[in-house]
Amino acid sequence: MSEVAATGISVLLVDDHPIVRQGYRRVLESQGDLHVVAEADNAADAYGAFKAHDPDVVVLDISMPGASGLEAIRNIRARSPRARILVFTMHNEAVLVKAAFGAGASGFVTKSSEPSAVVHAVRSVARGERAMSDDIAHVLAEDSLSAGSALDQLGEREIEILRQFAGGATTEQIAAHLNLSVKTVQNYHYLIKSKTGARTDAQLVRLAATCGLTRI
Amino acid sequence: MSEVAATGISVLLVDDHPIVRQGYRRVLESQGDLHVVAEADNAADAYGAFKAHDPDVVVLDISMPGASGLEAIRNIRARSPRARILVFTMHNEAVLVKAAFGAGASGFVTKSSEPSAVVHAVRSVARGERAMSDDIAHVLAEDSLSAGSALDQLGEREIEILRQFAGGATTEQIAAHLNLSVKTVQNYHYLIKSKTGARTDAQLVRLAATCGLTRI
DNA sequence: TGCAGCTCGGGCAAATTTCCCAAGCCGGAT
DNA sequence: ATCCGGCTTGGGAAATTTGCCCGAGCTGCA
Repeated sequence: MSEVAATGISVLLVDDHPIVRQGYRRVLESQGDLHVVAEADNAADAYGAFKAHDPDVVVLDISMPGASGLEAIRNIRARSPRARILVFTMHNEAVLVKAAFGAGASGFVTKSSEPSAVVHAVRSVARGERAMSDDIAHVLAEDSLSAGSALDQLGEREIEILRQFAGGATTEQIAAHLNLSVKTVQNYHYLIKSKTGARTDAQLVRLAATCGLTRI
Repeated sequence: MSEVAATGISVLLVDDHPIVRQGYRRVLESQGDLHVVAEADNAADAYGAFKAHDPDVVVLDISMPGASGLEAIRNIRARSPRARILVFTMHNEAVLVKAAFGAGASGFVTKSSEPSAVVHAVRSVARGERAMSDDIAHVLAEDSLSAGSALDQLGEREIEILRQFAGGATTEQIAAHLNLSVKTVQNYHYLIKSKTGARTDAQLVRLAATCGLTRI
């Protein structure tokens, strides 16, 4: 375990964008005590890389193609409950944050955070503490006071499908990405509209956008 | 006026995520000949930074809060037609690519690209060439086979229908509001998708939003 | 005069949406 | 242990929409 513990913190980077990984790596390694020991570009590879390198901290983006990042979190935590996972994504929707912590994440930092905040979060998580960026704390605080957004009624699969749909993906693409039948995706599509009260696809996209699920 | 032209290429980074900017900066500067002379985290600041530093290349993400990145492109190009702008985003929809080039971008690279491809694109754009990543070339090629253009090729009626549709109106509501048959509205709907190249209603909404036709 | 493009809608096969239903799974309550 | 409820996954079938064909009336313009 953590063979570099005496000299620093080992990190596994999981993000589907190569240049983004490259950037994180450079930012983290410039700190001196943080070492990126492995990278993965999808949820499926994440656990293999985790097992092979046993990093102190996993830094991962939950918006990836294929199995959702939430699944990757559960996957890793189920087999290695000691794993420390720091979610690092552009999304700041309360439902996603709660889902991530519920899945076993130790921290949640948005890409809007200052690099120093991210580095700080990595160290906090490595120490076994819970960490989140200021904007996430704010979102969670707001959320706990409010009656809840329309997206709160959605399960995580529904959230994932809505995200991809609002991002412009076709039903077939979503089905292929998530390994579901087209029929299932269609049913989710209908279910999401029912739950949120959206009458048209356009309203669904607007809802997803206003809730921060997707950016336009 | 590119005062560093003899020694390298000056770059202005525009992205709303600080750590992502930090990462890009490090990746680009590790090349030796690329120098990030300024950063901006929103479209509004982008032109100010451009004017102040007159970079050889602007690398910007078009998915930002507030004014759209497309607006920033038009803004910069309108006042400095010599500007070279490389769009760097996670989106790979043909409509967005065409809108970006239509707005005056010189290049379009997705975040799925290898870092080397991004660096190469920056150099190409600096030389005044057009650049795009392989996946973008692919979606454009696909798109050109099925015809399709940008938003400004739409007629007045089509624009009006698109606006109402993207605003969340149902087909019946649009028909009633414009005193048209449902069938006619459906035909316009199809026609708009054909002309813009949008494959999905969601893509249509995104297009309308990025072009300022509707606000979300 | 003629062509081109917008506007408006019909037609019809193919696809999707809209619901309803069921089965497996899991967590929590009894 | 058992039941209940919710999530996930899909089948089925009717209703609706889509995709793409078409024609007709209108304009502007060359």
